[in-house]
Amino acid sequence: MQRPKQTTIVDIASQLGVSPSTVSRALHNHPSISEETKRKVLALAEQSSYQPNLLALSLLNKRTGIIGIVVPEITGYFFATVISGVQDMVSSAGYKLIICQSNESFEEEKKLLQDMALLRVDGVLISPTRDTHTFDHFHKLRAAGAPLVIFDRDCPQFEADKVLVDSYDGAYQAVEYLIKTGCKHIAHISGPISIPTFKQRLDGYLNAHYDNNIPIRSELIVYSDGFVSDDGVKAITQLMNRNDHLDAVFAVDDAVAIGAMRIIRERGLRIPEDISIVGFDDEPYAYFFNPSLSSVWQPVYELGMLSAKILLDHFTNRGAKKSYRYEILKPELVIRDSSRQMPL
Amino acid sequence: MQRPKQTTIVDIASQLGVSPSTVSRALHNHPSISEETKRKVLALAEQSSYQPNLLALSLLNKRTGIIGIVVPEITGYFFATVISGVQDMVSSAGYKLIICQSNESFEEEKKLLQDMALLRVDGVLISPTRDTHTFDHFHKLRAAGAPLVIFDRDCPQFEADKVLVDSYDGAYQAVEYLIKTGCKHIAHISGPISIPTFKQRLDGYLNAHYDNNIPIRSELIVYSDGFVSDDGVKAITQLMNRNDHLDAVFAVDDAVAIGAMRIIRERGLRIPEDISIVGFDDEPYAYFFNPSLSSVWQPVYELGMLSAKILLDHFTNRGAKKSYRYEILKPELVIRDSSRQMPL
DNA sequence: ACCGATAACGCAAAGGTTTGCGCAATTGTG
DNA sequence: CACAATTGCGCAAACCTTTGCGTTATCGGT
Repeated sequence: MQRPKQTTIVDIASQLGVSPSTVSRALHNHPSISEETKRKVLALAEQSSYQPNLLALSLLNKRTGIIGIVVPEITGYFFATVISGVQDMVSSAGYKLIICQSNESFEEEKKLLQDMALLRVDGVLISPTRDTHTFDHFHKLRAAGAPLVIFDRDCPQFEADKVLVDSYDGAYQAVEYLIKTGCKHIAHISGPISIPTFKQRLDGYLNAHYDNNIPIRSELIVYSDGFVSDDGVKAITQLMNRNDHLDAVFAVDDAVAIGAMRIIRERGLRIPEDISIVGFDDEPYAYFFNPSLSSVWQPVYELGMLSAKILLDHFTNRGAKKSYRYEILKPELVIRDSSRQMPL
Repeated sequence: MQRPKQTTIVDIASQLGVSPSTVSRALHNHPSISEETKRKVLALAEQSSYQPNLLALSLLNKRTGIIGIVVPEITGYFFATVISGVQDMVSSAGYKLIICQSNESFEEEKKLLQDMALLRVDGVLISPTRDTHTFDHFHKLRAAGAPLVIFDRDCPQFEADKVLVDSYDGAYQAVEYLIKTGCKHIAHISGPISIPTFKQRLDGYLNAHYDNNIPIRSELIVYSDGFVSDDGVKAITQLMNRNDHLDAVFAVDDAVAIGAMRIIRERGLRIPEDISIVGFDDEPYAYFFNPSLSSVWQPVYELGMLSAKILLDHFTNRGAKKSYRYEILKPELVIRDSSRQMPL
């Protein structure tokens, strides 16, 4: 039932007939310990494979060396890559990372943050769920002394360090490109706009139209409830059944885009001759599609690194009470074969 | 510098003029505490938003309620989905999950397991790196009292609970299918065979040939060092430059498969008329490819759930010293358009 | 030979919680 | 009214480590 007893600092002390504090100091080679004693302690520690108890240390120091990250989902290229960036950054600073997914459930998110507070993590990175519109749980975490940085999905009503990607700009670039290549009836398959990122992509789509004097036809915008390939299938089917003419699709992400592409092909239309397609995220498979998928690339790994860095800065510059940081990373349009080329 | 002080059980005690033990008992409504006192304690605890200190508890109980998982990489559908299954299982049992990636580095893996031991996690799930051939770090973890279950990648020389997928069978099914549909020159793009999973896929490929009396041409087997799309590109290029005739490719995974597909298309060959292709993993995008990619599906989420369940069983049945469990999950071949159809 | 300095080490507290045991007071019983 | 039983609560240990401060002993200097 009980775990096997680990040898502790006092075990060593009693076996050597010295006090625990001597052992502790010997292990950290404190100056005021004789070489003789130091040798004996080190030898016994090695031999009985002593490991310091991190729990006791955390209790003492009031810091655990753990930082937490909460993402809506871990499956999927985007968040997995962000995590990868975060992981690399925090582990190089000697921190451990604990990763949780909220599955887009607000209740889950609250519970997770609660757990993190109980665990006394030193700080947390979070990308909120689509249903996070109240922030008590964030405040509680802060009250517990854990700094908080929000990434990818903004919460305009909550002040904090934030690291975001300029989705508006990415969408704007993509749609403007479509316009410049002669598309006049550009559909948009949007994700749930309760997620700020997706709302921004929609806004980029809209403003690119305004600025280029292309009328917006609301019947060309479909608001999907999700953002996976099946949602793309449903949305494009709906669009095409209406029999409205369309010559381009800007999809909220690559998964949706490839869902749409499949249906378009099945209906015998050519990509990009009949319909141009642009996605978002630039997933690794985008290049290998047939035709290869134009998409908006985001500095995902860097997003993770930067978010982590900002969090870590809280620990080193405890004193500096600067205002919250607000970093916006720039995406880039990657043009491939699923969209018409620019005329010469 | 110091974290803001959390209200503790002794704060409450001193404010109420009772002892800490009384407060503790009141909070767990121990019978021998008067209703009166209980009320007062609960009220003050609520008001000052008391949270028990999990670190102190862990120190006391010698269990943290944390389980760890170590994967070679978190990016990518396979491990992300496994993690998802694990997460769901352990969190429903009240455990927290801490996820780490070894990046296929043995040194990293050792360090991570070391950290987990220090953190006193209650148990760990691990899928070893390609370079894990010695197992001291596993033994140490066990000595520290943390049970261990290995998933997806076998270590034949190390005894432990294991949950694997029968990659051999999946590969055998795939290759036999290719043979049955008339392919006679089936190439295999293998991954690094130091990873048992990939070795098994190779063996499946070989044995399917033997059993069907098809001679094996070693020049049709390419041993890639990695298993992402670019490796597929390199491998297929190498194969095709040799100018050997081939009419099918069995790729070690879907990423490699789509890399190969692209080059095959570029060279003007038709899929599947000229060359059939089958991948492995059945990634979400496989269905949406053009042509849609035949692949071997694995019960990935279930793999995660089962592994976690087996680990959790260690905590409930501490006494039962049964032998190690060895679970093999069955994959299924999913036939799509990238491979020829079965003749009627 | 004595004093002061310094080297080497021990004591105890702190960090937060649980729990067995013991003590006091209150209630009930004979 | 006295004694027993019960109720309500506090003490202190245990979990493990670090660290400020106090203690001892040794050595050199005068």
